[in-house]
Amino acid sequence: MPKVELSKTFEHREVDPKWYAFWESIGAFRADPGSGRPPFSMVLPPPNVTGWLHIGHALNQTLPDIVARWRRMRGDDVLWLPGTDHAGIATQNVVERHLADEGKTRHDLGRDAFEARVWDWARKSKGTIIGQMRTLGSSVDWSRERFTLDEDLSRAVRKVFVTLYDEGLIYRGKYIVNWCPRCRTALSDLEVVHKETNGSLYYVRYPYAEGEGDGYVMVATTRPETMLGDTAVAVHPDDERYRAAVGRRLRLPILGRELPIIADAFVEPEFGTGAVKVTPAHDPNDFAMGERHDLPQESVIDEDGRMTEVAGPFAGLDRRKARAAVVEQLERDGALDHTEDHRHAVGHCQRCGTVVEPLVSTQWFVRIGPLAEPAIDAVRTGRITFVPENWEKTYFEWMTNIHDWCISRQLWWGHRIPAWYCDACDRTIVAEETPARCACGGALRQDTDVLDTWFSSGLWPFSTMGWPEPTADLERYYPTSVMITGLDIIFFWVARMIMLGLKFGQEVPFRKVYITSLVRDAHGKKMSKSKGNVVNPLELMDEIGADALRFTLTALASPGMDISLSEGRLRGYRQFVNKIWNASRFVLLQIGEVETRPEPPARPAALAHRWILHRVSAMGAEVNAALDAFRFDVAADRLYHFFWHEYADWYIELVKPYLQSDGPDRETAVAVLLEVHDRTLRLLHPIIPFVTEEVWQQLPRRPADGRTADGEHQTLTLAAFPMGEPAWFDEDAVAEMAVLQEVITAIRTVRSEWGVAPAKKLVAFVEGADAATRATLEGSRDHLMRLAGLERFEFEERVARDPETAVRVVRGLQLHLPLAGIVDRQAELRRIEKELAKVGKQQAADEAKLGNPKFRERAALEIVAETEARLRGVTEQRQKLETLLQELSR
RNA sequence: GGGCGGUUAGCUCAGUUGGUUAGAGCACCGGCUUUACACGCCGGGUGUCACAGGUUCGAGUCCUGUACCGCCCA
Repeated sequence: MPKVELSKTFEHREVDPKWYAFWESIGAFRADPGSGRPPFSMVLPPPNVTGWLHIGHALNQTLPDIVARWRRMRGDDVLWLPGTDHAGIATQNVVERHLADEGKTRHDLGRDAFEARVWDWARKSKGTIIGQMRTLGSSVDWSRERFTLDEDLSRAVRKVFVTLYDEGLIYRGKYIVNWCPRCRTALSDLEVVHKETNGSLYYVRYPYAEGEGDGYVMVATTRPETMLGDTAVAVHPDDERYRAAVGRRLRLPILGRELPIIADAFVEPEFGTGAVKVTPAHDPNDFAMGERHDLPQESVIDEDGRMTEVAGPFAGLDRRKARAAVVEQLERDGALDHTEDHRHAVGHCQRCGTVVEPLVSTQWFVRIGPLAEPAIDAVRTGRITFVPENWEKTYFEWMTNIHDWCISRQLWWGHRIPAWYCDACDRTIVAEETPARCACGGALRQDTDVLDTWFSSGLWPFSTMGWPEPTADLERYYPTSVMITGLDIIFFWVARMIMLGLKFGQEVPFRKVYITSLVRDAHGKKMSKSKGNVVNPLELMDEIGADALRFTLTALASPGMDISLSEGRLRGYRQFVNKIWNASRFVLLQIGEVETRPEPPARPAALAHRWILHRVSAMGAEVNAALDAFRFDVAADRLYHFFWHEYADWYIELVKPYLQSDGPDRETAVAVLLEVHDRTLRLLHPIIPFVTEEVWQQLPRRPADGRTADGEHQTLTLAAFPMGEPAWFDEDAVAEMAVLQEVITAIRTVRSEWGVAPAKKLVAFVEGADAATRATLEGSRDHLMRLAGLERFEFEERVARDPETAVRVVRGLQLHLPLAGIVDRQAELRRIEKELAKVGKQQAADEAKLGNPKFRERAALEIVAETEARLRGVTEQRQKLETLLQELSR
């Protein structure tokens, strides 16, 4: 008798939290460097402390959790290291938005008070995230949790900065950068998102400066307001139209400044008029051109997006208003020729959506070339492999076209740049520790900027393990075994980890990168707050349980494909979890007083036992292979099918009579049932840890199963993961079982088609069974009769043809089911004809194939043999159906 | 503009290296209180594998092109 009342449905709300707390309390997830077991390590992509985890995080934690739990059960010493990322600009923006609700800006608070406020937010957010991870079941080692702003991680950041600076790989300079006027900070190229936007192309006449009124050059521009900062007009050197113009001078409309006409191969002759204005201070391409031609830079837009004094009459105007004003003025002056509609990509701030303004400012950069080269090499030589493989191409593409990385941000939240400036002697000091004063004795002030968040995230795989100290963790767990993360941060994060890992960790940061896909809504649409289709994982888990969500995400995670979170799938897999629960209830209710899980007999006699032992063993091999290949979806799919449609639908039904009997049959049945159930729970546990642990804890176990190191507790989380069991290999059982299943199904189909009441017992006569088939069916006679609802089951040499009998041909044997008063002979005949047509089609196809000499010549031997065998079967089937049809039609 | 991916049942998706009659979940139809489960059981199969060519004995699978959808980069 079970000790507890078992409800008919799995109550995840009560069960799930209990087991997570248990696992934590017994240290089940703690890495154990002294264990002597092979190490297996991963670091969790640290979620931002901007708020809470979304459904994409649920996927990005479920998959590594499956790996972690699987490797742990395989006996590895697993380190899965969790933590969070301070996410400089993103978090600062979130807090600023909250301040805005109070009618304040960060400047009202001042830097220190603002930072304190962000810390409060970060702490709250971290708490939320950790709670979500526990709900999801992520088996991370909380004792090693890290935050990118932790003191030791910050030390690593300073060390890396200083080292790169000393080696000349970090420099400070005045360059054009992407500037967000709302965030008032520089951004890296990656933080700018390009959006197709409807704009206009303005055609403006720039008159020649020499010789009054003797013509003009027409330039086309999408940003007329920046013309105020023009310092040249450029044409392509091979452009015949302008050959004579190169070297002459133009007069800039409105401001009247003189501009040279230069020739530069960068200009596209096909664009606009083939002549473009050059604004080095407000366009990255023009900036480069300006460098090549030594052009002056005229900054006409400031850091707030307003026109500067240089813009003359437009000074102080917002850049949007300035555009309209400039266009108006050009029209008045007759300088605007015409405008055209024009669609083009406009850069927006990734975090706040503001149109990015390229402008010239003094920033810190990482010279990326020397870091990129070894990082490209690491992937090229296979020291790091991508799964799916084709992401390598994307990686190479970006890495070979990479630009220097702007790492300074004009934010208050993040790692302060470890550079100090001396006002007295103009010296710059870069150091890990805060210097007291300058060598010249002058006072120092630290750079007010902070570092790009990804600069610290890039160190995550080793900074979290204590680098630069030579810690035991670093020694043992770096490089990590695999990195599982989303495709959206391949460049932001994965690439930078590889570069910095190679540089400072002396080794690749991970050996494999599994790229997860995007989770979309039920109709394949990207989730977004504005669309209102965002799925909150906590709400979803409250509704259907963490296991159901995990199983759904896993089953849908086919490599390289986005996941549409379909409601039907979610519901279906919740029902699967419930099915596991109920099958387990059945086992618990049937086994009686068993303290220890017994050993099943080596070779049980009954077909059902032989078959299920073979199948569960095969599942072990299959699931291991699938997980090894990161085919989480395959593992989930196979387990689903096995559990429901083999184990529950057939084995449990077959085993019921044994369980109701007494003596050795029952003993064997209990032993096999428990063994198979136990193994199946183990196989399922990495994907659905909660329901499996709940059930496993109630089942009888062996003393050594899943023991904690201190021997105090047993947990499925630490139980050995099943592999294939060669001793249980039994292909005969599979073949015999297939015969049994087909015969039973055929009889059930007849019953269903003729509407035979479930309680009504039928008689079945079998004609034409060969010896082997007969032996199989004879051996399972009781099962057959019970599951097909028969009162008699007889083998006959020849069964009398009776018009009121339903007949089916299965596996070369005829099944006769007398159904006097029920069956309609004509309908039966039509059915046989239909089947005959189908079989005939197959027969014709196979005959055509085998009749083709080229097929025999070129197809693989086993394919030919297979086809021949199939043709024999189909031909036999057809003959039998034909004979039957004739006999019945008489 | 360059690159990548997709198009298979009403919906969401599998389909490994080409080789039976293309599968699963959900939905659907018919029948069931068979005491583990109605979140269930039994039975049913829904298709011009986007389109057009090609390679091959054989193509959902490989090649070329077209259309549409999506993503990334510029």
